[in-house]
Amino acid sequence: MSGDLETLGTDATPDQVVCHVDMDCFYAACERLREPALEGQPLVVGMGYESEEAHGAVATASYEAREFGVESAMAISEALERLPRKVEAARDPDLDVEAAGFYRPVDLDYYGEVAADVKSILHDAAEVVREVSIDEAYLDVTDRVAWDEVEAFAAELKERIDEEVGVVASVGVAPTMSAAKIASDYDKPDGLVVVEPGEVRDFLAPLDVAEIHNVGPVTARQLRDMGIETAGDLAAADSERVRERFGERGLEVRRYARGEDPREVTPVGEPKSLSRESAFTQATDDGERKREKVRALAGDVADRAQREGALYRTIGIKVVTPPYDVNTRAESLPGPVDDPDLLESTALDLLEEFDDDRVRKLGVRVSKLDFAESDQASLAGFEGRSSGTGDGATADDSPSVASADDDADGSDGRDAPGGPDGQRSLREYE
DNA sequence: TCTGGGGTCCTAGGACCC
DNA sequence: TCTGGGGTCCTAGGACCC
Repeated sequence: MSGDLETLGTDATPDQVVCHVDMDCFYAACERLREPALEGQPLVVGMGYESEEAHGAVATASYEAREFGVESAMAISEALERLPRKVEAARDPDLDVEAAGFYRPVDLDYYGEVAADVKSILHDAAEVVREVSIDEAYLDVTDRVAWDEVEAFAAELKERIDEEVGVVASVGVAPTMSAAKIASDYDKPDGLVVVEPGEVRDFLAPLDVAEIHNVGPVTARQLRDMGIETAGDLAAADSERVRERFGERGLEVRRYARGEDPREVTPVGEPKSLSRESAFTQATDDGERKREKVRALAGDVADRAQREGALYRTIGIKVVTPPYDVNTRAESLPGPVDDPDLLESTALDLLEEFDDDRVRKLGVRVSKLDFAESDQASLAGFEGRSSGTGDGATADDSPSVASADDDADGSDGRDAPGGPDGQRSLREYE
């Protein structure tokens, strides 16, 4: 089953110059952009956080805040123990104002505006940009710059971002995506690390396995149990042994550890699912509150689907019960729809199973998305309530070619980086 | 004192079909 | 009625990433 599709290149690892650009403490950097007094101060940006409150989790901690032991994903309540708020420290004679910091709630809309400025610089610098998240992107600069010039190129890119936007990026350059990512992280903050083609494996060898892309806490622990501690150990490990224990995914990370990575930088396609979730401040078993939240979430998801022109065929919910059990339920429809009422009623039906449970968090998701052809999107948006969507199946089934050829690069057809609308991803089939 | 929110991909088992 | 095999779709959960 493996190794089917005829790979275009002969080699499993294509010949690329990949830049990975990663903003340093991006949310905190954005907050400092509009509130310069925060510069140099310990700063925590919290999700689900509101001023004066203690719930939520740390989205980003500035390096100054990290000195106090505040880490990403930590509960705000715990962060506050390590780093009290400045205002409170000023009031409380028992606290040291010097050992206190600032807390701000996440404001994604604003960060998105800043990110857009950064992204436009990136698109200016490379033909192909893969935007992985709000603060991170891969650039394929193979056709723009040779290895002996790439360091200067990256330095200039960093400088542009700093001067034109006012935030700091770390950049890693390597012949593969996975190595470039590790390189950008290697000398953070304000890092610039170039790993040339012949050096990848030696560069990776001493690193902890946990630094390899797709090795999380669980896999890292299991690898250590096997005596595999570094990327070098994993690179040298018997592939059969790795496959038996971890399956295909294990082989993939083993290849990364060896500096082998067949992925080419491509723009991200359409989303596969859309979801919204929200936590209660405190777990609740109040049925009406649960239903109310699900209705609100369903409404948000429906709005977003309409805005993005997505029809959905599967509707699901997520119910997190104490201590932290994640339950998901989903139901597929005969055909793709854009129907907010159906979305809401289906989500509420699925919720019934959890009527008696205490719930700490709820989510609503749509998947099996179908992006209507261009103008259809807005048309569908107007249909809204009318039951509509009579025909179910039909159009699908047909292999619909589409992917014809992934060569993409071969011909640099799609230049024009300017257009904000270049969404037309050829690859609608996974 | 109970961890946010938004995603992707993989696996496993069951239903169903031929 | 039983045996054998192949395939698809669906749901649920898990690991991982930012």
